[in-house]
Amino acid sequence: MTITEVSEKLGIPQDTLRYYERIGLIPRVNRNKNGIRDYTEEDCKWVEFIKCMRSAGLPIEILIEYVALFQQGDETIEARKELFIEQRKQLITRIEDMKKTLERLDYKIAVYEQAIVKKEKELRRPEH
Amino acid sequence: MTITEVSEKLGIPQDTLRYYERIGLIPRVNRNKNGIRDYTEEDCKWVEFIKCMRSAGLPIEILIEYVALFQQGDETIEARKELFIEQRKQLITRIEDMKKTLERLDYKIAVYEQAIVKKEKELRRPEH
DNA sequence: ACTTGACTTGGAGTTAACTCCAGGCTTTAT
DNA sequence: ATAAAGCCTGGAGTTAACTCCAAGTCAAGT
Repeated sequence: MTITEVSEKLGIPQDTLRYYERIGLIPRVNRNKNGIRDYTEEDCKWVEFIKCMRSAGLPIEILIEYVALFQQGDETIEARKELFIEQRKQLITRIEDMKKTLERLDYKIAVYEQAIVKKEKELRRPEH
Repeated sequence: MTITEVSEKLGIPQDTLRYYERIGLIPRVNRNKNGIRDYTEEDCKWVEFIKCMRSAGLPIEILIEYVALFQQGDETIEARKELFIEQRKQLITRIEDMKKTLERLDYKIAVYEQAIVKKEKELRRPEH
């Protein structure tokens, strides 16, 4: 697969794909004889995985660390597990925070709704 | 309340409090005769509200817009409600994304756990 | 042979959201 | 009266995460 195809398939700009590879956020992609990237299915899965993790706010720094550990082989399985456990913990906290904010937004919206309804009632009874 | 007290109470740096005020993310705080900020209970509530919204990822730009609408009075109630509805929508999407990522992390952790258990078993039966 | 278009690299520029700092003004303690 | 502490302002600096760009290569079409 060419970079254009991967970019379109996953909705990630080409510059971002190159950037991710450059900083080690995904393993190095093979080039053809002309030095042009040729993404394997495996490469695509990496990109998609990183996209998912990034969308949930996992920092690039941590993900780079994960990729580095992965590339060191089986010796680092324990370390990778620990890394994910820590990130899961933080993710749960963030989700909880966001749920609280969501409730607060819901409440605000309800209050404004009330205010609007009240205003309309007053308009419909202009004698008071 | 002094800025130091608010900063400590809400765990927000003084520079950030001043920055928020400067850019209109919270309404202007009154000063005493020497030009020193004197936060009311109301001011604190604003700061705390903004802190909550920011922690859920609502962009500063949007929140500035909200504060501006708020300061224009009752005419903007409808607009403020719409603003919140839009932000709620986006927040729900983000939470859903994060939940998916969480599941994926859980799965990865489980897989690594399996791998570790398997490795340990092999160690305990070195004859095979 | 020449142009076009997709791709390459290394490096500079951008954006959001802070964070830090210099220079200056009061009040309070010594 | 002098030093220290706390606050002020405007503006510069920082960080994360891209995003853009210039200059160059190569293959395919005219």
